[in-house]
Amino acid sequence: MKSQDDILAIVAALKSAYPEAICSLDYQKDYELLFSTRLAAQCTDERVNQVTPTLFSRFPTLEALAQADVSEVEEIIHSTGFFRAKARDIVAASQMLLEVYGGKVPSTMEELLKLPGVGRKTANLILGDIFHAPGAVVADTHCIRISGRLGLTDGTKEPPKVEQQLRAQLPPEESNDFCHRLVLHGRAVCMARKPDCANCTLRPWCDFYQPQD
DNA sequence: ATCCCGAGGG
DNA sequence: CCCTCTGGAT
Repeated sequence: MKSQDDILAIVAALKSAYPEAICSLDYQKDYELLFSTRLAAQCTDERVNQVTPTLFSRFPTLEALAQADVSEVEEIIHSTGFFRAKARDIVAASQMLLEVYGGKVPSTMEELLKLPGVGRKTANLILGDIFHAPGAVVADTHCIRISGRLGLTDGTKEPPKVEQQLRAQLPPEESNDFCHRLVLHGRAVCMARKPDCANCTLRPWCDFYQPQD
């Protein structure tokens, strides 16, 4: 594992390389981030952003989404993949948000996980970006891969373990932005197939760095 | 063939 | 732990 100094150095290097820790999903309302994140399962954010303007203008309110014809939602979101489950979840979650939570996105992990189609990744993103909860760790595919390569985790790919191990090391007020920056770094430099180690600002602390790449 | 800011079920 | 759900890009 890393020393606390290494952790802080990695946090600082990422902050310097990616000054704004932004979510690349486009959204206006809280529930739009929730559903955009559901759509982002095994799909690029870029493609999600191509369908959500159509989805959220065709069904501009939570009430409209709750009453939407699932097959029409399926058509709109088809290109994001897993479209049957995603469409079913979006309509069902809209109904639950209205009926159980008064139309407001809940602010606790426990309640978020009760919503259909909301798992730990989506819940943590909401907690971090909407409610600014300290200690939120979004263990998505980029976070899991890069944390493993760096040696911040023991190599597990199980999201709850990655969450736990990162949360134990990161300053709580930094964890959410840190995860956003890992995503940006995962796209630009530390790609899954062919990581660009030569141009990586994190290589002084990375267990994975191999000069021949 | 592998990957993309996953979730749910066995 | 495993598997399935699905389309698009590389």
